[in-house]
Amino acid sequence: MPYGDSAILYKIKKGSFGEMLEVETAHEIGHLGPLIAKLGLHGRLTERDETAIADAPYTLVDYQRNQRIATFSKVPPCVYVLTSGIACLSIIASDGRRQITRLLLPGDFCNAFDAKPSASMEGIDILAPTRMAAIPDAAFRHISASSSMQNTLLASVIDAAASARVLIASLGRGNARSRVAFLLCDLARRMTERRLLKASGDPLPLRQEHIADATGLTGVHVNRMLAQLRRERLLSGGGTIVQIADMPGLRAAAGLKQL
Amino acid sequence: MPYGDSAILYKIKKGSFGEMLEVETAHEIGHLGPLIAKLGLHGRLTERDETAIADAPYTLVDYQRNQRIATFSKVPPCVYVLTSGIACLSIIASDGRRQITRLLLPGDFCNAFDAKPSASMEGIDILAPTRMAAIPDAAFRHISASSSMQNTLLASVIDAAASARVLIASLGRGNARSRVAFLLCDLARRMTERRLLKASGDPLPLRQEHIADATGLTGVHVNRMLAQLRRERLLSGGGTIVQIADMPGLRAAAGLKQL
DNA sequence: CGTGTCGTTGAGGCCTGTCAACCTACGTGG
DNA sequence: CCACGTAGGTTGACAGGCCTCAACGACACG
Repeated sequence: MPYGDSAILYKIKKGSFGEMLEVETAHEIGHLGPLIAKLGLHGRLTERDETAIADAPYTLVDYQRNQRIATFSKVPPCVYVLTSGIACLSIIASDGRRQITRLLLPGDFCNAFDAKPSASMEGIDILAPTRMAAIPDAAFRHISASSSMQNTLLASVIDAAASARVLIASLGRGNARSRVAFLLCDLARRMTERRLLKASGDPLPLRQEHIADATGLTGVHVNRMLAQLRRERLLSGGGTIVQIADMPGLRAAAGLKQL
Repeated sequence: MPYGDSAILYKIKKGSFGEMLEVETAHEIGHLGPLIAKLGLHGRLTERDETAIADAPYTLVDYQRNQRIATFSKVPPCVYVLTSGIACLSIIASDGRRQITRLLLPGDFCNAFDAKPSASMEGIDILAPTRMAAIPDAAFRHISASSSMQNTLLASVIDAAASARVLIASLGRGNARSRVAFLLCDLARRMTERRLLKASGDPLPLRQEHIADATGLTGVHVNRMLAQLRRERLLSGGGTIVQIADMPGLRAAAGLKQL
């Protein structure tokens, strides 16, 4: 391992502790495409910016499902960017239940900008096998020095804050059906923007328990809401598979005028 | 009026339309202190930064209670900073009910960084008589050019996003009592940080209806929760007055481990 | 004194949580 | 091949928290 010790992490729920669940692989090429795709949504990157990202040094780190990451402690310090899989920021309430506050997709930062697990009470949960690129801080400072990158990063954080506030409205004013509909719409939109879904009907990478933790509902009730949305032909698929069958209808079910 | 037309706005709820509810006054000195206080929470401003803010040109605009502002259209374009009073960002759900997504306090931006009413489905509601300083964009660019200001502004937006996610956890996992407790704790903390409350027991500038719209509850149920929290000696005051009597107890009632 | 705003209280119903049981799919080991 | 365990999903019965509707009180203001 090129860089000191690895991330501090522990499995949530019952499961085998002790074994280190992250796997670090050698540097490879071409894993920062999702980051470029994401930043391109929030600002116009120059040719120089894109090549700087593409040429950045990084180390790949793999995480397994159900890990919870409290802090990243790689030496030298690194900026972690999710490159494949799916994770989330979550907060554990005093009754022990988890609230997912944001889904982290390929291209999202895991310990800067989008997320700062050590600074807040949030942790990062891995929802499916996930890979991150760890870019040394010094290299990242070089990437982000240009004014176009500065503006783009600021815009992406402003957008994240605005998205969080729309989610606040969904949780505060929506019933169970509209909360589930909103979550699925929002996830599909974000994944489509980044070319992570080929067609809008592709299955979404979420278990019912994840939907429950993101909407503030219970798994049992999420199951009933999914069954209802399937009866209404807004969703398709069965069992573990959640597919959007009628996006306009689902947006209407989400209950917020726009999105 | 020195600058073209005024803000596009309309009153929410039944009320007298037609009359222009904003009042513009001449430039005065010393109204940007709250902005310096807020930014100082997120980064270390240089002497130059602070004097640049203090010397910035601006026009004061007053707003009355219950106005809803959709867009700011002053010419030339301006950055609006709240200097006194209280406002909020809100989203109107499809059933017509309002969800307050963020309270705007003196020092907060109203059409940049903290809020971008024209870009999202959010609007700004004035909760109490409020005054804003409108700084011409060109002057603001001059203020925010330094790297210390850039870093501070970025940090303040990252903090706003993190705060929004904690609120998501409160709405998603909390019951009515803990949601109300969280809102009051959070508001008191923000106001205390900016020296807007002298003592922690000072009355908070919120009506029960505002608390209801911010917590996603109904006014009737907020009333019952406030009565309960008063019986528990966590709050004091009666009628319109909401005062925190036991901050540690209220934090515990909020139900999130930290904050 | 009329009007409007805001707060307070009571009765009843619905939505969602809780508990429990069962099912399917899948992998493992004998 | 089957027995077994686990994870995830499905369904039913019941309870409780919050909403809804309604009426009333307190207070400010013209």
